[in-house]
Amino acid sequence: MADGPRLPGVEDDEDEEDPIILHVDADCFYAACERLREPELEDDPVVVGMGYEPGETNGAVATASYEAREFGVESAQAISTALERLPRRAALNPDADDYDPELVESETGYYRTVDLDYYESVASEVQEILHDCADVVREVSIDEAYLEVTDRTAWEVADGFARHVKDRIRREVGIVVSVGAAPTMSAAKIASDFDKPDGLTVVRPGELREFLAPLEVDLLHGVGPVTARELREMGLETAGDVAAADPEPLVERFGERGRELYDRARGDDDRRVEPKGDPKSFSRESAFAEPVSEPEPKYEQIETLAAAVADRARREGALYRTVGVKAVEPPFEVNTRERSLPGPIDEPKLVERIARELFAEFEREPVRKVGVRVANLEFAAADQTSLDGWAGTPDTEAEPADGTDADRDGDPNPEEGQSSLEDF
DNA sequence: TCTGGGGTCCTAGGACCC
DNA sequence: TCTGGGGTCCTAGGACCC
Repeated sequence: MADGPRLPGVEDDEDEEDPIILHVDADCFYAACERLREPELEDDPVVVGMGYEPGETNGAVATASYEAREFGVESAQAISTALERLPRRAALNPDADDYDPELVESETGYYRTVDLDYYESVASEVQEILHDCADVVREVSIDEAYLEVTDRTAWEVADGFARHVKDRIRREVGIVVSVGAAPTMSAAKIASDFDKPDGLTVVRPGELREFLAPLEVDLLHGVGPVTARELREMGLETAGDVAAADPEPLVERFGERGRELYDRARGDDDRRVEPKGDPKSFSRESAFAEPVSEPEPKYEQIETLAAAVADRARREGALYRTVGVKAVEPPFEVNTRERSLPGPIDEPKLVERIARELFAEFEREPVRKVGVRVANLEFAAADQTSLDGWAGTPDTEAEPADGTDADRDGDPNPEEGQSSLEDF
């Protein structure tokens, strides 16, 4: 890479200063938020998830604190497994014969229900600090962001700068984050993960290859269980193996992703930090306690979800042109159906009707989960921040027909699925 | 690891157009 | 009437991420 002295007039070096990119990643963010408002939870195992209340049977762990992980609780784990490994403290009865306070103290944990609204309020405090510390910020998720800080610091003092970001977040919000600094986004991401929790890892341009080389392939972003297994079958265990391999077989096997994999393993990544654009889709889904074969409960869910999705789109000021449904059949077969409309709309009743129609195919099948989605979003017309003075957008020719409104869909006309589209 | 919820991106085949 | 080649859109599925 571009370390070492640099000759004047050498081409390709013009503006090719290695960028300094930070990846900031909160540690066990949901659990940390719960501790923020309940400091008593500080040193005890905390599991944040859904479905652990009596009577509920399915749900999953969203975040487990490090103390909870000691018991084998992991995120995405079935909540029933988590409860087996780490019983819920509040669920034990102090009057029971076998109640042993010391055992309860050492072998149980606190369970809390996901409260996204609260976590988002905490996240926005963190984001404010991040924007203060960087020229460009890309929020990847509620607890993760990339920062472009090339003009704010220098490689020699990058660790001090990263320390400063960490300290501010801890002091001003009370949240612990791990930070990775590197000349590429992909390496910064890996670096933030390198020394978790409370980590700080700086990978300087000249150290990129040697930093990546020993890492297992599945630590590369975009390599999941399937790709990792295939790579191992090809004899590629580490990023260094991939970096040294012939890229052709990788491209043949994985297409464009293969090329990307090869590049990332070698530390080649041209992407610059860019602010996140508008969302591409909104969806809601929900699982039944057990597979449902009768049509009615499923259609009821579909309608509820359709209403929720349409409401979300309206609140966000989005028009949608595609409506889709999802039906998951046991054991875990995911089916999706979607339909695109001639033009963008904002019509909850139509979402509901199309969702019902698309779902009809599964009405008598056993289904464990259903979902509704809208996509092909357009924000232009409803962009809150844009003032008048803009001419109408070019794609408004397909006005939602008024005829689609209200009572029209009151009739449960299962006969003719096509009719609804003719409203356009 | 017996499976929650909300997203993104890629691929591949078919329709359709020129 | 057997048939080239390029481009775009749509749909379904899959891998992956948090």
